[in-house]
Formats: sequence, structure tokens, C-alpha cells
Amino acid sequence: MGATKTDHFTAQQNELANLAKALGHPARIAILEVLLKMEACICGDIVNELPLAQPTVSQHLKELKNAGLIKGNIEGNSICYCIDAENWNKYKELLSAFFAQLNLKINCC
Amino acid sequence: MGATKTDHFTAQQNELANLAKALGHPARIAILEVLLKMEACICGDIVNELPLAQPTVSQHLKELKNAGLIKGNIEGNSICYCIDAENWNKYKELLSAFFAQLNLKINCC
DNA sequence: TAGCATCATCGTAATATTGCAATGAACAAA
DNA sequence: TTTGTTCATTGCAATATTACGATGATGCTA
Repeated sequence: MGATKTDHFTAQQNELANLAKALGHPARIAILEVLLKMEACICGDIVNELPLAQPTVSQHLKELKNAGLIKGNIEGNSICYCIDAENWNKYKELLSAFFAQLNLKINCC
Repeated sequence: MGATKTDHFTAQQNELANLAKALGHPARIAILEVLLKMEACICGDIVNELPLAQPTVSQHLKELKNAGLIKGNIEGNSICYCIDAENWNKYKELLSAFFAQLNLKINCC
């Protein structure tokens, strides 16, 4: 069909998958890196840093915002984007906990 | 268009995005959780644990294998899948390093 | 007010992903 | 050899994603 069968999985599985999905595009990684590197949150020249047109960047920003990874504040004419620190750390823990589950003693293949 | 402009981004950005993309589906998270929970790597009854048909699971397994997250060994008639521990830990570090970049002092929005 | 800048949204085209029935390949057992 | 089991692959339909030109909304400035 093409549509993910979200209903059949647990809330935790879907949350982790949604987070990963939001990170699953190099442009979105690049946007986050720009926001991380800037000592203050920059406003709209993310577009200039990326090899993509303005509507495309805007769309990626929207997805990062929906995922809770970034926040956007209106600042006069432009918009100030920055990392959503609270969610960022929550997601950091979520991923960390997921990857910590591996029992190193077991290695059969 | 529809195709991701992979060429315009760095190898690191693409690597991270590919990893995240592989994790970006609840079925694949569920498969990994099954493999993590089993004390030994199970063989093919992953299908029984998931609400998806066998070809669909096979496809997800293929993607996880391509991403380097799991390995598969032929064992007579069936196949033994398990976490690729080496890559797993590499990816764990990769994600950890990415999320560690946040400077907590900066929070403008 | 008129013009400009910034950013979102709409509409559309190209491509990717998801899911499964049907089928195929490989092996084990009768 | 035949039958059954396990898993991959093929082919297809439905849906999602990616990208961008055109356009709209908003606020600043002259």
C-alpha cells in the first residue's frame, strides 16, 4: 500500500521511528548542524548555507519543528530558529537507551 | 524531482542520515528490539513477532542489513539474524557525538 | 501608501517507500 | 524424487517524500 502501519506498533516504537525519520535526510542534518554551530540562533540565512531552494528548506524546517527538534520564534520580519533543548536532550536519552540495549557478550554470527 | 540531493552534502551528513533513515520505521525498530531481547539470535520467526507479512519483513531485514545494523548467517534451511555489534557501537558513538554538540548555555527562543 | 525583504504555502512533477500476493531458490525429510 | 519449510525476489498498487516555481502573507522602510 505505501502507508506505514503505525497502529500495529507501540507508542515507543513509533516515537523512536518518527525521531529517526526526521533525522533521515542530509539536509535536515545539515540544518541542525548549522543551528548547533551558531553561537546564537540564526534567523533565515539557513537557506544560504544549504544547496537547496528556499521552499525546500522551509519544508525541512517544518518537519524538524513537527518532530520537536527545533523551535521558531518570530522576530520582526524574519524568524529565529533554534534547537529545542528540552526535546533534544529527551531524544538524546531515548536514542542512547535504545543503543545501550546491546548485550556485548552475545555475538553469534 | 523527489530524489534526495545526496551529492550536495558531506559524507558525514549522508552517513548519519542513512543510519537515521534505516531506523525511521517502527517495523525496523521492532525487529531490532526482537534481536536485542533474544539472548541468542533468532532465525526467522521475527515474522511471527510482527504484524506484517513475510515479504514485508524480509524487505525491512534487507534494509537493516544494507545499513549495517544487522548481519545474517545461513544456518541450514533458515537464516540467523543478529545485531552487527561492531557497527552498532560505531553508530552509537556517531549519534551520541551528534547529540552532544548542543551547547546548553545557548537558548534564545 | 508603495516597494522590498522574509518566509510560508500551494500546486505539481519526479522519485521513493511501504505492503503484499505470487513465485522462485535452497535445503531437509519422507 | 517428491513434499514441505524457510526465506528472498518479483511485480504491482497505494501512498509518502523531495524539490521547486509561483504565489501569498507579513512586516519593515522610504
